[in-house]
Amino acid sequence: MDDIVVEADTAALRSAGLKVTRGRLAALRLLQRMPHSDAETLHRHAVTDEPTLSVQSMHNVLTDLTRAGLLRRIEPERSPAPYERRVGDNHHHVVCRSCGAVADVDCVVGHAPCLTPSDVGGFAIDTAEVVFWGLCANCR
Amino acid sequence: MDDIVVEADTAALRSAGLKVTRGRLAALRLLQRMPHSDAETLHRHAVTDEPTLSVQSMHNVLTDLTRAGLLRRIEPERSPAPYERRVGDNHHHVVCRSCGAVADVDCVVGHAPCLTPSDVGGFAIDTAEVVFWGLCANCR
DNA sequence: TTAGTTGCAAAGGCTTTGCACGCGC
DNA sequence: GCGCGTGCAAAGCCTTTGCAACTAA
Repeated sequence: MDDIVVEADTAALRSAGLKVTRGRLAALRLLQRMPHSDAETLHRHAVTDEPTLSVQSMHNVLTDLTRAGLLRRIEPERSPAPYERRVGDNHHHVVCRSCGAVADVDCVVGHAPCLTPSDVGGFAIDTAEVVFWGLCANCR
Repeated sequence: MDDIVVEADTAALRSAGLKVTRGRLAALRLLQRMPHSDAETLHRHAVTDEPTLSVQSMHNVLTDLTRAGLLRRIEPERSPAPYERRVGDNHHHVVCRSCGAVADVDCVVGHAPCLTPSDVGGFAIDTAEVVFWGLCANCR
């Protein structure tokens, strides 16, 4: 039963052109049970089965799997946080993947058609934030 | 003319219950000209007028002004980045401001009515990411 | 064999913290 | 004068980098 999962993960790694290693299987397996986990948490749980796996290797594994499209990193990559003066209006942002440039997007959520759920899964939502990712004019 | 701006910034600080200091005025003034700047950039420009201002103080200033609602921090606050296995479907996330818990939001952007602009301000957009902020059931 | 991964150690980059001094009010 | 802000130094935290040893194919 677990074997089936391992098989599937193995196949996924293979078809992504990645070698099948214990660390990668561990990461995939753990993210099955704990769907929103960070590198350190995953490492902490992984060492039970893979005592030699280091935190840095876990970062490595996660970066590789993300690059291969098997995982998704929820928060944007680490970089200095920009600040702005425009507050109070719900405009949003488009960020360049290549150079990090930020621009405002006004039009998108004037009336927020799909961004108004006030209660989802027990959460009391107060704000919705939209970030568009792409390439700026210079980097295209 | 510049005096008018300074007056307005002064008033804004006062009405937020914050003391009016040179560092805070500098941050507000610079963000007028450079609307999406990070702490280090702002500091680099600020030292021209305020040679004694340190990077750490600039962080301090920005944190205070953000907490007071005078500024907005565009990227989420520094914390370990969670990973997940769900890729390929455009679901989104709701994050608890208090404990950092993350949950999936499926329904929101099935057809992505407002999230489809493919060209905004010269950017070639490939993905749109929605993050809802609020309080989870436990933290309410 | 050999190209791709891991382990380990160290550094990097942005941000926060602690505490004494100084300035706004 | 009182209390909030600042300056400075240091640490914190997550992540990346470099290189030798290893292992999947």
